Amino acid sequence: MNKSIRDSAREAGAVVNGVRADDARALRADSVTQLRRGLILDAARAAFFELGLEGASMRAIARRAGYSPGAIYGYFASREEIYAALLGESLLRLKAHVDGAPDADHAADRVKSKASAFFDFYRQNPRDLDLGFYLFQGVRPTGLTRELDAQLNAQLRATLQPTADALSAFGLTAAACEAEVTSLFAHMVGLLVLIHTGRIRMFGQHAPQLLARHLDQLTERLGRSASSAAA
Amino acid sequence: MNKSIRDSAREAGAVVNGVRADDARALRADSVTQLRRGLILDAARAAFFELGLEGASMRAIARRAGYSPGAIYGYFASREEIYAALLGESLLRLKAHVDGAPDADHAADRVKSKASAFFDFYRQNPRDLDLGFYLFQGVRPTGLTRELDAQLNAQLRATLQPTADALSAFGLTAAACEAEVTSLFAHMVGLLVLIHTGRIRMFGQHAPQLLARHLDQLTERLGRSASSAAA
Amino acid sequence: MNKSIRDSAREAGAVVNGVRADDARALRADSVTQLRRGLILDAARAAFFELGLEGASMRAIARRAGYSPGAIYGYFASREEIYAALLGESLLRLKAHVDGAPDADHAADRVKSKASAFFDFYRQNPRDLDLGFYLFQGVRPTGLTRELDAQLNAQLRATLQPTADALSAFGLTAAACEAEVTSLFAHMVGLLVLIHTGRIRMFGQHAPQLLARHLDQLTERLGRSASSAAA
Amino acid sequence: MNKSIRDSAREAGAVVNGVRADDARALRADSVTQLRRGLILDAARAAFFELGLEGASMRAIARRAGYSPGAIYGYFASREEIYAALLGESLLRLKAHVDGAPDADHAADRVKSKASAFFDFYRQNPRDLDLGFYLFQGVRPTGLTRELDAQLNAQLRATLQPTADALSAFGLTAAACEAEVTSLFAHMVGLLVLIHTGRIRMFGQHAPQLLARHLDQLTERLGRSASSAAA
DNA sequence: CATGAATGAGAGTTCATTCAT
DNA sequence: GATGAATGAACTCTCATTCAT
Repeated sequence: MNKSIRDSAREAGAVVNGVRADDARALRADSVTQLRRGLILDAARAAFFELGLEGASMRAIARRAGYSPGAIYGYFASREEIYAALLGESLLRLKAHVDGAPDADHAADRVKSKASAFFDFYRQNPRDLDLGFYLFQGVRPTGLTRELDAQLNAQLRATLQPTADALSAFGLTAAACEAEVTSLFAHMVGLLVLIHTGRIRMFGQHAPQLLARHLDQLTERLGRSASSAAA
Repeated sequence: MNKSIRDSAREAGAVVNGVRADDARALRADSVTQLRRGLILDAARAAFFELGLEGASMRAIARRAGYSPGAIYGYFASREEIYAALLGESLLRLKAHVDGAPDADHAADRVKSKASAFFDFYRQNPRDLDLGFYLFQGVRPTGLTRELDAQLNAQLRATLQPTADALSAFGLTAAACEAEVTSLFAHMVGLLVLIHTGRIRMFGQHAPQLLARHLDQLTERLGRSASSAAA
Repeated sequence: MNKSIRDSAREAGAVVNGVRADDARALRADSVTQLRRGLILDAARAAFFELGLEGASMRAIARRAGYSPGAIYGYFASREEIYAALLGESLLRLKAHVDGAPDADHAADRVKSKASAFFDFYRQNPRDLDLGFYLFQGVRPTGLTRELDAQLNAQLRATLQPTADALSAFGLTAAACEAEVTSLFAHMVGLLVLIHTGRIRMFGQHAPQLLARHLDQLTERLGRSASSAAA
Repeated sequence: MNKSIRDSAREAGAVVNGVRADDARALRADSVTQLRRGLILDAARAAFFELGLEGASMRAIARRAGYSPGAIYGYFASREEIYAALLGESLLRLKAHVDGAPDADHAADRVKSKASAFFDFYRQNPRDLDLGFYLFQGVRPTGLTRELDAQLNAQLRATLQPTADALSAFGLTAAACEAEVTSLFAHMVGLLVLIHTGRIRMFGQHAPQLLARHLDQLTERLGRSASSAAA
């Protein structure tokens, strides 16, 4: 995949023989390209963190990456594509974080573990939250391509799956489970927004505590429902 | 039409009548200025509703106000300041909307009434939500003055007071009450974000239903706590 | 018409009284604006003559006009619009030139007079020919708006009307007359292209002489047809 | 596919057989280079047909040729030079087309046959017309070298020779013949411009018909002159 | 007070051409 | 010879803000 974005329609080179020097070179070039894409993404992240989404222009990104503005287009077709890549990668890290949260035996503990992991990721990485909001920000008519949007949505949904699975252990129907996970997701998003905007201070509250309380109440309620259903 | 509005505004300042000529002039000048600020804000709101936050340029606002671009700066120091004023006015309308919600007898109904009013205002006026997010959005290099920020915060808090009052009727301590209102506020914000960004569709859920459910659970829980405390 | 291109939606100022200072100011401002438009067009023409159509960038035009690039957009909405204005004005001069050609008594002389006037205008003003070709150059998908194109077409056609009128004096049907004027137009265009590109030298010919010969043959033929039709 | 073409082209140079090794190598290198130039020209023509003159970037040409952008510069010094080569080749095809037109017995028919062949080539291959105009177009800052220009002129003139020969059969002097062929050439160029730019529609005329009429009149007139000269 | 022309910086993007590998 | 990453200048166009009038 060392093909530049612009010249990607080229055919693969002819196979020669033996250890295939061509392949080796292609692989090396490939990895170099990937490395540079990574460096540009790092620069983009840095620019975005320093300057905000609006301020992080292609020029700013290029400068930070040590490139001329035009050079970036060899790696990413547009500014949007850079942000999509950044977000995709962010969601990957989020997923890893959630997957890494302990898989407690009891359903209640598992819900708390997984939901808190989701929450904590964004609480501890506020820039990733910015990134996550990028796609949402305002009414965005000219956004990403439809497929890319769908893919990012799917990635986001996947990070909530462990929580959904834990919830379903309470014996919920699929529909009820979806309602609960949506509601919980909304709750966490709201808390994150309050943290992010500093508005939580306005209430003199501590967000993690509020989430913990919310999760307690949620699991308690579900526990009650489950036992009454069993009766 | 715009011109005639401006002209009649000017006429309004023509009435002369008072104790000290200086004060009268100052007052008159003040009120005329306030009136014109108001007209500009109307224009800004219209522009912003039509064109969105990015699209509502100073030119667009000035055109709608019947002013030249430069004239605006006699009333507002910057684009940012206009938006802050708009937000203040938006919060005023929000407050009116919440205050207008029926004051049910039962605490549970009152919580539902007031909280739903808050929620519905933003659900039905997504542009006001945009406005609300605008100043909080991400990393803001050039923000508002500290006082302005505090004032807007206070206004926001005031719109939640009726809900807080209703909650306190369940016999909560002040601290518990604050925690509940914060939690509820976060929940609503989260749902609004999901609506606003279209992400709620991703879960196939209906936001008002989710809120109703949340309010049911909340009031039920508080009711349970209240009766057990009474016992 | 002192309204800038961008803010042209403004209403007219309120009428006051007497000689109407507002109107006077508006008129003066108007004429200043027209003057500046003219200066920009001059600069555009100069840029275009020096650098060719591709090379005459907005920057180049602005520099020559003594403006910053952005300032031009207060007078013309786009690069295309500048060229359209340039072409429109060129066609106006062409029309004046053709209309000013003597109105000979005999049809043959009138054809020669009017057609030669058309031809000579472009022969002596090769830059105007460039301009005329601008709209035609290559396959231009993104060109002028449809209305503008139609208007310029009409202007062009109007410059050929005197020739068409003279031709019709030979007793031609409307259809025959249109065929003759088209054919003659094509002939002149062809000769102009040969002059313009220097290709006429390749044949060692003198274009005005060739046109004169062509007109002689044309009028002679039409004269023969007319007399044989009369017999 | 492009690759394999290139590879087989390389193989073609593998045959070694000759008197002096140096010469053989030089010749071989030469022919291989010519072959590759041809392949690049094919790609350039394809790009240009698909994308137009503006759209056919070096990247697009290189991609179609199976080369990297930089490699092209080993065969052509600039984009301009590619287009010059393309034009030369286009003129070759034009010549073949004209030469292939039937050699009628009567002079009048031969004129019509050869002239129509010229005209039809460009009518049916509008991109070749674009190419033809490209180098002549307006004020050209960076033009061709003098020799190249002369060579292309000669090629163009050669395509008109059959028509000139047919005209001379009417008993014209060399000078008269040259005047007639120039005039006819101009006429056809004019018609082609009108077709090409869609301006012919403005007159509601059909170009081939106009040309046929023009040729009828031309040959009739020459026939008349010839017979009167014979008398 | 109001005008509106003008600035100046900046946006995203394209591309012929170069040159180290 | 060929690569293709990179340059650097260019493109059109937008906009908040300033300032002479």
